Amino acid sequence: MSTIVKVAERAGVAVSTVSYVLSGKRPIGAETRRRVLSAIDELGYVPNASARALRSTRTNVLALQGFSALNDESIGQGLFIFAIADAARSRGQDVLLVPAADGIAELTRLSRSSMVDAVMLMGILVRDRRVESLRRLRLPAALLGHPEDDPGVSWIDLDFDAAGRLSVEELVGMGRRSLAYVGPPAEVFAAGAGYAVRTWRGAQAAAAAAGVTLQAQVSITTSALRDQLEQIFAAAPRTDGLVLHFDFAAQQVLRTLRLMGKRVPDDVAVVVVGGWHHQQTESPITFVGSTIDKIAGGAVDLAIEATAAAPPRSILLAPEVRASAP
Amino acid sequence: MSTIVKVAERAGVAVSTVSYVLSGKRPIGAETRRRVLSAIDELGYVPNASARALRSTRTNVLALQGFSALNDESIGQGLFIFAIADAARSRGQDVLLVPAADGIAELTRLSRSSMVDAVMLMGILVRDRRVESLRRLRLPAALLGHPEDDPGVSWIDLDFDAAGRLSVEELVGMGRRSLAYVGPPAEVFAAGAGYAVRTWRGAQAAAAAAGVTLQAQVSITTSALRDQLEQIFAAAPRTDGLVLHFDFAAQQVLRTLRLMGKRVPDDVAVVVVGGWHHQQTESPITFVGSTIDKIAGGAVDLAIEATAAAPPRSILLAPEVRASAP
DNA sequence: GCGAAACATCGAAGCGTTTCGATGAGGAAG
DNA sequence: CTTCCTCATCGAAACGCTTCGATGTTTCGC
Repeated sequence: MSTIVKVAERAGVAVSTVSYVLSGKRPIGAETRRRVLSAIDELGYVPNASARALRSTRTNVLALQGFSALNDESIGQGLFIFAIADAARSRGQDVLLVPAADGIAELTRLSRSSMVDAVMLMGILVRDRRVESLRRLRLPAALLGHPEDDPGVSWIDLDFDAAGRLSVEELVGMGRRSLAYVGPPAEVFAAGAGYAVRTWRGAQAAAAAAGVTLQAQVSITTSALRDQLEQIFAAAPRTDGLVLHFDFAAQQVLRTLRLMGKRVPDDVAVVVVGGWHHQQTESPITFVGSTIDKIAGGAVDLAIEATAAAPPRSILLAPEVRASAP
Repeated sequence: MSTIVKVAERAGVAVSTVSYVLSGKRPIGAETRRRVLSAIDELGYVPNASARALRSTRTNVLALQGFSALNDESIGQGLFIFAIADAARSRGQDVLLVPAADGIAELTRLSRSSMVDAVMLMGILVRDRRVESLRRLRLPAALLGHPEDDPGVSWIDLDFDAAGRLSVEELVGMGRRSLAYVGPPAEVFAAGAGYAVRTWRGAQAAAAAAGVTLQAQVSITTSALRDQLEQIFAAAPRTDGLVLHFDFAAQQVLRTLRLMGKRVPDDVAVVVVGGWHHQQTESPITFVGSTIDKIAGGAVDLAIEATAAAPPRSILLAPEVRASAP
């Protein structure tokens, strides 16, 4: 491994000069810069991250804690994790992965030992004990999602309440009056995941306001999807609109509905609400929410801010509507 | 942040004594140890990871590169990533996440800057350019999966060839003579992913040896699963055995088969081959392969070994059979 | 009761950076 | 032709730890 000393020797300059060439914090003569850069190049020099972090008290690493592996959820999680890793890289940060099972203890260790500059938490619950600890321990942090009370920590979240409302309003706008709601697995509701609770709440409110029927929410279970959909139509045969939380189930629902002889969107219109991954090109489904990339980018920005001891800030993303193909 | 100096002062000992208490590399008197430990406790001291890494040239961090986000694959990937993170933690290592899109360049940066001690790569192709670079650059590494030629780098992999054979043999053992194969998405084959190619090869070989029919492999596409299964039975109505690569599709396939009026395993026996996640308790399906945790643990062990400049070593896991519930 | 070995602890060097104050060379101003 | 700046570069300290050799103190064998 070559060090800054070797680079300096080779370029015939002082060590500090090399450092300034790299950081640009002081003016350097053109010829000197050239010599230093080519020495760096010839030696394949890469600055030692530990030395740098030790001296500058910044590691440019962010910790990311996943949510506890509720089975069906790890699916969507993978998409988020990579979106966050990409967003971090594009901002010069690296991401250290922390399993959720470790709670706040691991995050504390990482922060206190200066392995990471800040931490990011996914899958925030309406009442989340981790958040309180986070503030008490004064860990620089950003949340993906937000608890009910002001967390005293930066967070970013899709406005799921609005998204829930909007999804119903979309269906109503299409002339649908008899709606049903398919939400995340029951455990997710039971745990109190914000996105689940708020979306359902929003949908209910909008249905009441518009005076349309909204059948009680059914928790999705991939393996029993068909039964669940049957059940919905058994309870209300005239159901002509379906709100579906989470896009990864969208294709399955679509297929199952077709198997049941329902045309989408003619017989039943489907609105998917939440964070979506890819640009859905041709689809009979309407999406209400935001892209995963936007949420991920915001989260990383907040985490970086927190690093600089900035006051907590929150971002509530207004849901967008991506209409179904005609 | 408290440092080792503060701890030493508080305990009334030399800095080096504190260090030795922590590392246990030299004998320390009982009373001294007690004082040091309580000073550490009172101050909430956590050693600075950068300083430690700088001095000892070990970071206890491993890089993990995911595979390029072939859509359907990110699903299984999440499970693997967390399994690896857990395995790493239980061995005192942390995991830095690297998106696959960055190729080998990011891994090189991380290794050369001493941010990580070793790198782990997932989703190795039969001919994988990354592997060659890895060896040329002499990066300590472990692969999850293995290329065709000796990579000159440690790797761990399920013996997918054997697993493919075994899955057919299981079906044959159940008296099935007309088999079909459902494999990973076509892109995965096209890219040359080892697990896809080898499993199919093994299954073919076993079918030939046993003299049973094995219908050409169908690449799974979650959104068109029903069509694909229909197609299989259209081509060979007597099909009575199905080999399915990947467990995350298992429930869907099961459900779809039932929708089609097939009883499992009476009409059609299903064998799932690959790495599985949870202990499948009551299931009409037979699993052939290995648990994700075993693969993850082995990979981390190999990466740690590589850290110590150990000669490359490979682990080919013999597939296990978890028979279907009677 | 003396020398040697074992034990417990200390002090200081060094890991590879960043950053601050100092220094020398030119150039502008008087 | 001095004096004062500015600009480019240098030298050294410091970040927090680990580790090696040195030092003082017991303990043991004979």
